[in-house]
Amino acid sequence: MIPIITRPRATGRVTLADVARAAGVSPITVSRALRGERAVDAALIARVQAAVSKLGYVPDPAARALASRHSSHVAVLIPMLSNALFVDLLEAAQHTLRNAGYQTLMAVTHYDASEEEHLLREQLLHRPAGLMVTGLDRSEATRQLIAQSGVPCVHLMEASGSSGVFSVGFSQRDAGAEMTRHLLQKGRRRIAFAGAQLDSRTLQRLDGYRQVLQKEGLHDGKLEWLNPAPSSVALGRHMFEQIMSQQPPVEAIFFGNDDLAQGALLTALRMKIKVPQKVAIAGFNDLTGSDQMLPPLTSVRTPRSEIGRAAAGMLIKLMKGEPVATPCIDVGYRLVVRGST
Amino acid sequence: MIPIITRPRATGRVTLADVARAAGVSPITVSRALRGERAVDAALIARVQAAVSKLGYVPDPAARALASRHSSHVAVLIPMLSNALFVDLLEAAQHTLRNAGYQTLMAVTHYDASEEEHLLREQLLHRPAGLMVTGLDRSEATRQLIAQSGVPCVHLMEASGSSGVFSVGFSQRDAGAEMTRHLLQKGRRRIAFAGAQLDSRTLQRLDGYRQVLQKEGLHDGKLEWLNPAPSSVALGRHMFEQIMSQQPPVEAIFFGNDDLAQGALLTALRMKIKVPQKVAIAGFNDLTGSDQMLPPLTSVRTPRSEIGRAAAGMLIKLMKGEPVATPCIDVGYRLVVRGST
DNA sequence: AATCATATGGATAGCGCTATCCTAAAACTG
DNA sequence: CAGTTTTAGGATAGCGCTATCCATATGATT
Repeated sequence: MIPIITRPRATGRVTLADVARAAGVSPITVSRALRGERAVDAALIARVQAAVSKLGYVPDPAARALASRHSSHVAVLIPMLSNALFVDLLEAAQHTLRNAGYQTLMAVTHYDASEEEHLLREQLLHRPAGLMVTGLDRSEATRQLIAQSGVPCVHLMEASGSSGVFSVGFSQRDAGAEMTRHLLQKGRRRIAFAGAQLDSRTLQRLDGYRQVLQKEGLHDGKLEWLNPAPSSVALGRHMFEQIMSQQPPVEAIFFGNDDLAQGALLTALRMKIKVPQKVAIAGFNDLTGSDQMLPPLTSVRTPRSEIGRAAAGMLIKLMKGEPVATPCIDVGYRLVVRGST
Repeated sequence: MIPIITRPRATGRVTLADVARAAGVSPITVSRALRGERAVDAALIARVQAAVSKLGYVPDPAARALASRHSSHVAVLIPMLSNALFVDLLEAAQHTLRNAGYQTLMAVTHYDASEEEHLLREQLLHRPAGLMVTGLDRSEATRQLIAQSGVPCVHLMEASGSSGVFSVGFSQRDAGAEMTRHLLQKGRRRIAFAGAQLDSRTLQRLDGYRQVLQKEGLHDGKLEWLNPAPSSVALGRHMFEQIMSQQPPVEAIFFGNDDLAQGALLTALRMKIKVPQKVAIAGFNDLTGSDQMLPPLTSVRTPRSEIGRAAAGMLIKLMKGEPVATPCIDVGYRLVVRGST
């Protein structure tokens, strides 16, 4: 049987072949014209474009993925959605990626290294075009998985000097140090650090805090309060109550995340402890509502939307095989001093 | 040329054909054995399973999608990630879907009907196996798009009686009415409603509020404060200041979302307005931190994780073509009375 | 003028899987 | 027990696109 020339597709979908027919060129030329993958005569491109819009053609992502062995998916691994920080990061990244034609596949690791590995394996089966992961600290197995997959990967939230690693973030250690210096400058000596979750970024902030206090001879391990539970307003209250019962009293508390500090501020109000007179309170990340607290919370504004955007931009370049100017973008941070210190 | 029998795949991937060869059956039998799509002899299934685990075979989602014309993706459209409500919803749904082998594609509509339509169009190109959308209120075009696509769809957050629509949620109107009744019961007469965003769920709560007050002859349009801006702590402060400057003074304020109410409580503290003595304050959704406020916030606990789970479960059944017992699941809500009322 | 490099279009052959139809054997009918 | 229905395996033919090789035309080079 000789096949009928213009057999309509069984699925009813407008295919690349339909466009090719309408434009009077071969399918591969349409493919190339649309992807800009190889030089195509300007006149042909115009004809193809015309046929595309006339027929309302849209490429099938599944067919593309199968033929090219790359999907248009970008897998984004973040630790947690309950921290607004990562929500902002994700939204900014997703927006940028979508404009470039990529789909975002979000996965939540719950700060668990083995869950991260598991999720990553799963995602790699979908042949993502790119990868975004949070932080630089991960299991060796996961690291190898990323390297072996050959999928371009950008690391979020930390700025890494090491070569071959693409990252967008800032120095958590420096930010921790700067906040500690701010508290010193305000005349505080007994400065506590209260961290939850104990992920690597919190520990780096702690490190910055330690370095500054050690240099001043003011460091004291008893002033470090670390709780592996997830950061929350309720935990902040609990930690604040604990810390305030300590003798001699602390003069300032640097919380590893704003929600902890918010919990502390509310508890101080409840306990009628004057902030910052009796104890100064500082947070980290400048989450929504921190400026509305009583007193408004001193914090470190972390440019998470900018990180998301910049990381997505970098990843897009990597996925397209374009050169990346700086593999490590440091977007910095900004100390926001308000009434609580 | 006679093709070589065991030609290794160019891509290095272990394919279904490899498994078929190892198990001594045809590829289609492997496909069927793995999907359970048709009766296959138990002995063959065992042989296939053995070959699968020996070779470490994993199906290629892109090839599956192309051949079956259905991806394993579920598109989830939510209005906003900055409201913790939707984050909880999303996480619960994603978890359930992942366990059933589906990938979640999240898209944020920003409460914009045309953006929702646009995103939906985009998602449908990816031939999702299922759809989850927030609420029942959408443009006619979007509604038709969903219907015509033939993709199973579950509606979140509202319980609908209308047939042919699958939904998991609760009656926003009843919840709004119940909170209003609670405030009445506390002896309040001049009860204000303060809503932001003005999405359909907020308006339904407002409707419940109106119905109750009208029945008591206490309804007054001047007591309704509606602001189309997104809900936030800062906006709550602003609205509270406005409302409190009104004469005669209101005796209670029912905020459409907890972050507004939190902003109001903080502002009351700042302005030294006693809550609930001078004015009672109530919220909605019982977001994290509301129980930590000063005084703790009275709110309506909405079982969003449960909604996410139940909706995902329902969608899984629909995608598999299994019958669904109840097309409309009402998970209810719970009034949580705390110190602020 | 012969040689080579570059640019641009097309033919061919899959990517890895499933829908669909077909066949043969087994399990029912009355 | 012949005739019908059901069950379970397989052959075939794509799904819609792109990688790869090939062919031709054009310009650059000696």
